[in-house]
Amino acid sequence: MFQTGVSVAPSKRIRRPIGRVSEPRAAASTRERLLEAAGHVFAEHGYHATTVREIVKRSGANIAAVNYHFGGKLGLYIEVLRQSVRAARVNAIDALDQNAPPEDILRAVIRARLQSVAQPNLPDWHFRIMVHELVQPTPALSRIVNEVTRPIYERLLELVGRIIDLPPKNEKTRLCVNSIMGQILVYILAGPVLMRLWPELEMKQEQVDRIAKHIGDFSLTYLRQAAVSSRRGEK
Amino acid sequence: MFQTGVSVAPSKRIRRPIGRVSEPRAAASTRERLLEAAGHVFAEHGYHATTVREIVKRSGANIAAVNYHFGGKLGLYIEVLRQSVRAARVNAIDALDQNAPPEDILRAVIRARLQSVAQPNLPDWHFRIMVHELVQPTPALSRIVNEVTRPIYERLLELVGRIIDLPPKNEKTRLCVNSIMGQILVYILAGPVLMRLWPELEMKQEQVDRIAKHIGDFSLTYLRQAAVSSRRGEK
DNA sequence: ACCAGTCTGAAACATACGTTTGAATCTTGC
DNA sequence: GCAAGATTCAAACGTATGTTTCAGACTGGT
Repeated sequence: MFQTGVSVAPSKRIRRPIGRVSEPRAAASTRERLLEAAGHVFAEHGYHATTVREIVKRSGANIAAVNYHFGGKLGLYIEVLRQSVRAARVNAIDALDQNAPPEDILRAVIRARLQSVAQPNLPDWHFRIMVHELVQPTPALSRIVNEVTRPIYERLLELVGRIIDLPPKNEKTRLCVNSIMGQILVYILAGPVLMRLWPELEMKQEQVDRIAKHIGDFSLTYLRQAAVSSRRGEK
Repeated sequence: MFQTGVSVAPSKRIRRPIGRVSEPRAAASTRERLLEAAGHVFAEHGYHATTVREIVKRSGANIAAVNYHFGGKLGLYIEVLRQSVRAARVNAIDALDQNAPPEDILRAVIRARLQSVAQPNLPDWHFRIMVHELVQPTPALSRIVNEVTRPIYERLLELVGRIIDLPPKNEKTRLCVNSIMGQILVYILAGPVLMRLWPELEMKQEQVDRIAKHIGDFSLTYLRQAAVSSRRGEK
């Protein structure tokens, strides 16, 4: 019997099963290898620049496998997202100590995001993918924004709002969050160019830590001053 | 007689003329319309996502014209770059008052870059194109980095170095420049996503000015403090 | 008026991509 | 052990893209 997977491309009739609610037995080897390879490639090149042939070559699977297991390139992409979002959510919850000072949390968030540049771990794929989505949106944009970007963004809004003593949706709060995110994004996006402009830059652990510290210092200098201003009742 | 244009793809034999040193007569209409249309499309979608059919449709030219005049898509791309770089250089030189206080110059640079988001003028194409190049490098990457990115980057290094009283190539100076550029890039790159996260955001002139002011404030708050530190002889 | 040389046009070409096909192979329950 | 279903495989398909072709239109000099 065919698996009753979650439909990914409802408008298109698909003869074969797609998606899988839970592994029925032990044999999910090809499927998992595809997800693993696809995560790497999608995170590195983005959706459009990635070819399914590259993914199947990397995973050692046959090219028809992606269609069989996921209904197509887009289905595989969405499944990669789903999985990495889930993985990221679990260790985002217990990693951040909500009782820590807001400034420490912010520094931790910055460092965590930068980490995903140096060592692209599985749970960090979704962030790199989201960043690619910024530049070239895919049909999955709405899903990604709502499931990946928005939670991060609103957590940052709330966090920064707490630091500068303003509501999360205040324009100044938003501008500050954009400034912080921008500083991180440039390292994730601008790899090839930044290397040429700054040849000594190597994303070793030690340097990543220095960059994270800089972004924290750079941002908090303004945020602290903004906190003083808004507590004085200005603007 | 065929024009003796600058060779763009030396490895490939091209039967027809490419490039053009100077317009021989008045009739450069198709060529110029192609450049105009290509500039818009490349700046908006980047090199890879742009199709030559979209360019020729927009310019009203025939699809063979791009190959005839520029030797191919890549040749057209490079020519767009050359032209916009030249245009940008002339009005960058006389626009910036070198005797103004460094802080004012920095604010002017930030505003100028942000402007190119709201109203993509011809001389600003190269900046948007460079930004796309960050994410998905093309064969023209080296040329672009050297001719477009590096001048901007090193001007910023020198400028920021002057503000914080450190050498341009100091690591701290570079980190600050990256922070400033990142804050700008996020608005240029993240259009579709940012709109969803912040629906009220509309890149009207007035809002662009507010954003530019924010980035200036945000950055200068740190830079001023860093200036004090380094004049004290710290790190 | 002619003609070499320049430019334009519609159509075809070659390639790379995502996708589909149908047979072959492997797994599993009985 | 076997049959039915699940999975894999090589090959082909349809489409979109950049490129090329070549015939024709245009242009300026004589």
